[in-house]
Amino acid sequence: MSLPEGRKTARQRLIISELALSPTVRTSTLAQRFGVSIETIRRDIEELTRRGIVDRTYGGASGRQLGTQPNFSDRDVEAIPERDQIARIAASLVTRGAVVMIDTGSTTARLAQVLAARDEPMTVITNGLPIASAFLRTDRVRVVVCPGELSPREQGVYGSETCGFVQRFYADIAFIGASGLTTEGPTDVEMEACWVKRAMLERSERRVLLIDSTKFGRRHLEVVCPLSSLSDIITDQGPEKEIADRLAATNVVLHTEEPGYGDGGWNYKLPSQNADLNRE
Amino acid sequence: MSLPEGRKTARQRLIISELALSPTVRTSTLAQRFGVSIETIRRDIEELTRRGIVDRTYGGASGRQLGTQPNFSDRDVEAIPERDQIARIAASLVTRGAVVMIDTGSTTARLAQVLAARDEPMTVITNGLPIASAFLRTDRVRVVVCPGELSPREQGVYGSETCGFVQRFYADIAFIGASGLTTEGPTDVEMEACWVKRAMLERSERRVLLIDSTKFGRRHLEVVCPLSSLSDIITDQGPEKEIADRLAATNVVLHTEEPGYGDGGWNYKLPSQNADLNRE
DNA sequence: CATATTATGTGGATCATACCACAGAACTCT
DNA sequence: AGAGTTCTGTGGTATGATCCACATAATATG
Repeated sequence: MSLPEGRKTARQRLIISELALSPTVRTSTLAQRFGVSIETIRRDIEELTRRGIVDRTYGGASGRQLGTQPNFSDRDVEAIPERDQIARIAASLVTRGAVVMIDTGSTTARLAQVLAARDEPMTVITNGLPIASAFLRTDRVRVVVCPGELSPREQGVYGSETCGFVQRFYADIAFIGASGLTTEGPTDVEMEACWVKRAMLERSERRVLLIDSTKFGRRHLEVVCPLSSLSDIITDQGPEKEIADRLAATNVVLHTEEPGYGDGGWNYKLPSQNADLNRE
Repeated sequence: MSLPEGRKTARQRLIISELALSPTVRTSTLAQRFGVSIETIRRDIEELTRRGIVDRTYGGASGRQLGTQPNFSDRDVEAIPERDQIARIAASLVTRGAVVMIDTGSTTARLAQVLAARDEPMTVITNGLPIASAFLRTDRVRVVVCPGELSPREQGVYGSETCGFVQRFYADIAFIGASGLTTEGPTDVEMEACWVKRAMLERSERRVLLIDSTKFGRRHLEVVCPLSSLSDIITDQGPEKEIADRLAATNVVLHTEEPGYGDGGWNYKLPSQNADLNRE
């Protein structure tokens, strides 16, 4: 053996390259192909998963989600399952053919992915580059991009151009994000971004805030709007009593449950809030 | 609300949208989330697999070939070295602090990469998502995004919104792409895209066409503008005599080598503007 | 060379999923 | 409303996968 490369390393390399071709691989198949025991492959996959290179699945492994841009680098990866749940709930509020405004942000970007996968007729008005990009593969979705100055931090545009543009439209539903939520309302760090959010809220019938529970109680530079300006808040778990009370007093609907199927009709409530140790 | 959508259809739609978020899903997880039996989910997945929408895996399903973007990425990989050379030449025309309009397209996207790597003070006005995204990691570049309707094919926006917006500005230099070049001028397949290009040309001091040599002679739906409306054409190798003569007659500068001009294709000396940083 | 370290294989208990057939439920259509 | 079709759940069994502990092989290390 003149190979300077250990058999283990070579095997793992092959596993990775196999995943470049097919979205998933099976432990048993690999074991047979490499002529090693299943247990060995399992340990390989376990190691690669620990190193974050592949994702482990039940019978094998899958390539790591490269579908989305590795943007929002800092905190975007933090609460993925929670954000996905929020995105699913949010998507269930969107009816066929609706006009939807979507603020830029990492959570709203997940929503865009879900909506894009549905590829139903609808119109999306957005100031977020990742949101617009998510719809590049769709046929039936009409996407209107707002003008403005690009903010690398927000990965979207803002400014008076943006606000003025948004105000020319009227939407059925608006989805905004925020970096904090207090009893006064959603808060954000970026003044200009707040103005865009406000413009979207003003011009939409239904006004939905997407926010994960890690942001409860955080107060930032500026309050976007009073709680009463919202019609819905979607989050992964209920906020503390103080905020919840305030919401109840102002007719804001709080969504924390996964959507059942069918938006208008029956919401299937799940027996348990699933806790989902989903290793994928 | 009263959509004639069966539970089964709704469920399958949710499965698909779930696969937009995560590369794989598990039968058991879905069954629990939807409150149906595992067997039902298995039948859903089986059907979706038969229809070619998802791939069945051992414990569930995985998304089908989500690796590549359909339209633009295919073309984007085609003539990479040529496009990079074009992009480097183009970048050398951009002076510090300039106001630059950049049309959407795969070649102009490479230009954006080069400019973004330089990260010098300048203002970019663009209708292309990949162009805007390229500047997300820069500090000193001010990026203005045009409004308009998103075209998946062009990966950018167009429409009267876009044109009207562009016409409000005045730039030092504009870079446009095209899908063909004839003696009449650059041609393109997309009517709306042509209008945006024209608007950019009208509002810029210097008007530069980026086009690789594979597109010479191709005539498409519409002529963007006469050759004489351009001030520069940047390409990888000189066009046939007919076009070259026409260019010479109309004062259009043809760039095929890095400024400084050499022959033999080897001297890629970079100008003072130092495009050396272009590869990260 | 002996010894530590790392890699790999084996067997069995446990759990998850696949598969099949049938029955009841829900829906469709006249 | 009734008959036919489609959809869904249940139970049982077979198969495959996980996990664990330990043994053995391969490789490094002094």
